[in-house]
Amino acid sequence: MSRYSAAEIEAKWQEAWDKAGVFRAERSQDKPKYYVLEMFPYPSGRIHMGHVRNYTMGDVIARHRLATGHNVLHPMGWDAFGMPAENAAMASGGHPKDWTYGNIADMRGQMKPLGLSIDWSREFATCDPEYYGQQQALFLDFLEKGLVYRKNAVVNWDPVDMTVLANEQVIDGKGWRSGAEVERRELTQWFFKISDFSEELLEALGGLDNWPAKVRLMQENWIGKSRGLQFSFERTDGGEIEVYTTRPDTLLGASFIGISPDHPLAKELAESNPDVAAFRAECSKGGTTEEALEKAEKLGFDTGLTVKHPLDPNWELPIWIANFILMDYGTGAIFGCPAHDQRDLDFCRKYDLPVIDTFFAMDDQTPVATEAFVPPKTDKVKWVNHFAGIDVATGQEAIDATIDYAEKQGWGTGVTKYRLRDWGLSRQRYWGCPIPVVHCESCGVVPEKKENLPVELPYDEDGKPIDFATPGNPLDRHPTWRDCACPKCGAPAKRETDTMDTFVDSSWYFARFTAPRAETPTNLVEAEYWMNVDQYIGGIEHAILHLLYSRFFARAMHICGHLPEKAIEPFDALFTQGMVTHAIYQTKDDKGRAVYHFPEDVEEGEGGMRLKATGEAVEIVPSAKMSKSKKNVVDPVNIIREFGADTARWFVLSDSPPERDVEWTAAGAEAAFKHLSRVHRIVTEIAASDAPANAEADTALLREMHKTIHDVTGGVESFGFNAAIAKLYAFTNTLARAQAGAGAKREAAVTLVQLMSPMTPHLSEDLWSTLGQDGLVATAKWPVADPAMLVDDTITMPIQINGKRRAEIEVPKDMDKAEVEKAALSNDAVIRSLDGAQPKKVIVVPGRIVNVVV
RNA sequence: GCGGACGUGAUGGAAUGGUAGACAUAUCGGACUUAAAAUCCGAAGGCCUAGUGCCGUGUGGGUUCGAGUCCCACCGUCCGCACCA
Repeated sequence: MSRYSAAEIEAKWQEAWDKAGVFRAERSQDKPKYYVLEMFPYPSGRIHMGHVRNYTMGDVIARHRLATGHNVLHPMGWDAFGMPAENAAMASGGHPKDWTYGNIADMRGQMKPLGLSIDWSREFATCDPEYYGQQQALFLDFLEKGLVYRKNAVVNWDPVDMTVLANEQVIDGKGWRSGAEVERRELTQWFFKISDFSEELLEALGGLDNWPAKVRLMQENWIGKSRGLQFSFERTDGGEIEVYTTRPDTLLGASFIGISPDHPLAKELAESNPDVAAFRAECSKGGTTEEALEKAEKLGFDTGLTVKHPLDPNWELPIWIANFILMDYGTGAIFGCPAHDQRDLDFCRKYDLPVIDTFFAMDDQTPVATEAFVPPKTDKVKWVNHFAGIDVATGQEAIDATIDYAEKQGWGTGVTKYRLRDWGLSRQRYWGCPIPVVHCESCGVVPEKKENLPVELPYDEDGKPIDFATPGNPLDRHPTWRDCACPKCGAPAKRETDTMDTFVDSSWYFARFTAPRAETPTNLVEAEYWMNVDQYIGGIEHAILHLLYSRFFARAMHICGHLPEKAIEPFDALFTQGMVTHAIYQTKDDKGRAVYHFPEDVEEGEGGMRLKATGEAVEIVPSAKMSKSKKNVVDPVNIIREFGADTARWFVLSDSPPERDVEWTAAGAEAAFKHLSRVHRIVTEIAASDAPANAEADTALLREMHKTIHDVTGGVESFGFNAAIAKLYAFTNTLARAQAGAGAKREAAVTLVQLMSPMTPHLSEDLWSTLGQDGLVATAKWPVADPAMLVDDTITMPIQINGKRRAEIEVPKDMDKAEVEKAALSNDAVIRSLDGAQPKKVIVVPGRIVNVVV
């Protein structure tokens, strides 16, 4: 096979782009701007196929926009703070900073050969003091505007290592290093007031037309707006307990009051009652994730206290402390209605509490036993007793009616609540952006002065290396960094040693890219010009947190004057791409445990895949997300070395729709390379051809060319990359077989090369030059399809009889409905099935189909 | 547990509610070659009674002239759950 030399071509054209500065983005009023952004990478040290896929998609968009006359901004940076750097320092010595910058250099070196159309002059890492110093300035502005505050919150506490653990470091309720049972512990921490924006963030989702519906829905559910009833139960021993419920219509089925173990009453009782204290301690075991809390066994403790039912003062309900009630949501207290809520029912059965199922009536009502009764959405439920007046109502109407009822009687209020909690940003870790405040004994919490920013992370401890091996935050024990003067009174004070959540770093980097060297967080002129991000691309795993935090940050930055109002929704269009997967190759060791093998250590052998080294048969486990632990990874660097970047780019786009996972296969990569080689050969031959014109074949080829322009352009513009590539395969076949003359073939080849250029920019550039075209294909004007060439003169229409395809007819493209119907009815198959009778109905969809109903 | 998505040949997948399986992989056959590789040409969802026949897009129902596509229920797989990035 004539193998084209990817390595040679790719280096050559990357240099040419560089020299011409084609990807340098500068403000210009001549062209419409277009900002393409892919979620920036964490510098783990190696790029992986997921990066290749993500950045190739963005690159296709960026290059297409460049060719359609846009002023394109396509930047790249590094999400560089985070735990892995500290873990690396802990495991093998070294410094997180050196590790991170070393990784960035490595990854930049691996990424550049991909030939991405990136303006590298805008590159930054979030761990650059120039970046995080501006982030500290943002923090101070937020503080001034009341967008940040301090409160207590629970963290995972490892009682052996005496340190806070990330959720990821809690495995089955135990610390990852110590193996000790994790406890929940309260700490005072900094919070962003994102909950102030709940309604706005929810409301504005409606305007995000170019976001996937599923992401909007997930954010909507995450914000979790609900309307419910808030009221107080009077305690029989005095005092009251305030509850919030979204199901006030079930109040007559209440059989207990449940309060959170963190509820003030529970805490108060614990002080005098050791059993309550013990129960609270029991509840504090395990991690803090909602998943862990929800899945934990439901535990209850009877306080012995009671309350009066608001609708019947003689009706007393017991107060229980229950581990499944969150202090963070509502009032931290609920009433339990076992007849209507499965969790409450399970709880009541476990602790032998009454189940009341006589306050509603259904036609076919059966007593509640082990399954709670959830009224079907469409069915009418009849409420009885006090709510009898509400009468027949569907779910939401009943809820609204009972809220009205309570408000009229004056014992409750309709309240709107949100599930969204404030965003805790404090992290008890070294490798993050220091929170720029100082704790002073006399002045309290004092913001650092802006002129003292950045509050820079200390690299060492006064000349000695920082000890990262000891668990906990080294900043806490740093001898001099921690001690400072109070910015207000000058007295000795202590710096805040918590650093910021890395989500903060990634919540505004898109804005910083518009003016990466500005002396303030942003430059309003640049932000006004470049914002918003026209197309944002990244993984679905960021559907909620990163995107919601960024939306909040954009609003907060606008309030502080760092972004124009139009940028409060920073991402005009969002696309969430799927993962790159690979089959897992495994054998078993002598204890029957799985042993994983890298794809390059396995080869096709007798009866299946075998280990290259030993010839041992290998079991193939179906495709899963590429991960080092399963060794089912393919290093893009090796693929680029073997086939070139264009092959890698072509393959990750070709085999699956971009929102879905794509399985990397050696055969697929090989096939992609073969195809690119074929295009190289075909086009090179055409460039040298002088075949005479052939009117009929020329027209047929050019028609196909215009259809291809139309379909590929549509595919590129709507993230139908795989379909666009399929069309390019088909057109390549057409071109290879066409009997057309050299002129038409050259025109078609130029177009093919150009349509391929966003995906395979180097090969296209090379063939563009082979075909004698001027300039760079990267900056050449994108071809436009001629509408007149898109429609054939005659079309084939299938004829259905009763919805089943039975025949087809050839008709002129413009034939009107009546004539098509006539033609269809004179078709043999139709005449046969009509058997002399009149059709009941004939449906003609012009240009599509005819359906005869007999 | 809660929230969200996905499910089509051997495989990846295509299909504004309108001819299901485009395009590609793997497979098989042919051409070229001393041979192989490469390349080119072609076949191919399943079933049978071989008819322009029947069945067929996870399962079961529904809406429609017409459903892979819309609705309901179920099964399976995957993602997120607030300190992983």
